[in-house]
Amino acid sequence: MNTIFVKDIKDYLGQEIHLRGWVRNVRKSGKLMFIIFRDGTGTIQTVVYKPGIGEEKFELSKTLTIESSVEIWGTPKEHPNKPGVYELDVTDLKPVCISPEYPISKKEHGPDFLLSNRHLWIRAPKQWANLKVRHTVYHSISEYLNNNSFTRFDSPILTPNPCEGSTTLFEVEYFDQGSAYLSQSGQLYLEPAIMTLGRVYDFGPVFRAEKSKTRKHLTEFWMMDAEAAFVEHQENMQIQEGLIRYVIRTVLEKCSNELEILERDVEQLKKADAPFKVMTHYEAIELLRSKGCEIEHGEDFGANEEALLTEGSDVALFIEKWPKKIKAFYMKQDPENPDLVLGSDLIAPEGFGEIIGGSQREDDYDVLLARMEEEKLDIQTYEWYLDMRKYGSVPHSGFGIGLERLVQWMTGTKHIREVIPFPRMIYRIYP
RNA sequence: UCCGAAAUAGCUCAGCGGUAGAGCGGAUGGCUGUUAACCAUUAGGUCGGGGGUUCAAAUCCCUCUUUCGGAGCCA
Repeated sequence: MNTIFVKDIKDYLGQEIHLRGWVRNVRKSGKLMFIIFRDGTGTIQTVVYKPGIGEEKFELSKTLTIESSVEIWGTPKEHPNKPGVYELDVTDLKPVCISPEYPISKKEHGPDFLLSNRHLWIRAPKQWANLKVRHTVYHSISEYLNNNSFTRFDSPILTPNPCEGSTTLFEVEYFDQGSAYLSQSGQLYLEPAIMTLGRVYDFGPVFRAEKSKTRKHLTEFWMMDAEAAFVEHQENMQIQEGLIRYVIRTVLEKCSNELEILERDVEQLKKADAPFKVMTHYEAIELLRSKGCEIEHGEDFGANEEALLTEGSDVALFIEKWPKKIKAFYMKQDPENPDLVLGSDLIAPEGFGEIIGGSQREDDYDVLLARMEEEKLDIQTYEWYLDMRKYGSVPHSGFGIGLERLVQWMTGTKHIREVIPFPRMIYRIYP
């Protein structure tokens, strides 16, 4: 007798097998009963027939409730009316734990209730699919970078100083050394790393204490930062495009079932695997003004404007060469225009917004120091960072991907809280 | 932090001055092919907290709390 997973069921047609998992739903019809069974790898309809299984076992099967755990023995076969769909004729079953009334019913629920029951909600089909796609995105990013000579290098989460002066940080007591901060980006720590490993990336949780209340923000989210020595602005964008298109292809290839459950428009995703568009910040403002936006040169984009920029486009769009004033201090000055920096944001199509921020980094000691003084940063705490411009400085670039934003795009999920296992938001830390 | 909306059964909601309702979920019964199965019966409520107006408040007013949607900031 083989104990198998639902995903492998088609290899065992006509043989008796053993499954372990949970009851998604039960439908009773006199001497016949249908148990919708799932085990983490997939879902299958199982059929319990009273004359076949006997009075005693049939009564036992009637004790099963929604989300009870159970072991099932039976023979897989094709669905009588649906070619290509499989079901299981049950020969025996053993309840593991009978659930009392399950809080999440088959009808609709509100977001507050679902989030309070996130520990149970993750069993729902769409949530299951989101988590599977998340895993695939995570894995394919690592795979692409590993195949392109990047080495994983883990940045610290507790940091003595903010990475970027702008955002609000979570502060924690650090023994008798005053305050430490939860990292909002591992990027600055990757710059020393490239001087030993050449090309590196980190992947981990980052924290923003901003009181953001939108469907694109979490206070704790996962970010992948990559950094590469001797890579300049243009090549930086090429790496990003190669990476994102690899992720799209991998998700399409490995998650077709999940995308179907999510009702994702797969054709739209297929079209996104084509050369990305590039536009300077100046050109983007011109475009927005031509579309009727009241926006001035030198300004940053709002959520509406981001969506307008990719309106009608199937592929993602790089906005490059940003005004120095609205970007971080470490970005390299454009040699052709000292008011601009060689930074790029990647904006996903279909209104999913910014998913990558990247730039060539300033590698000249004096220029960087002047820029930091201009921003009134505490030079002492950044001394180690400035050292990188003293000891064998090289041109280098990097970028950071918000994992959840990318998963949101791949899955077509409206709200970011559904693509992370336990979302942390301004008004929610439970469960 | 700002603007807007909401809070009624376990869940989703209706009721908007005059005896608290439906669907789903639960319980019980029926049905051999169901696919948020269906049919019948049934249990289940200090109408978010506090205060006020009124003969009478879930309903009108004030206040507090909580949540949702959006903005800003960003990934």
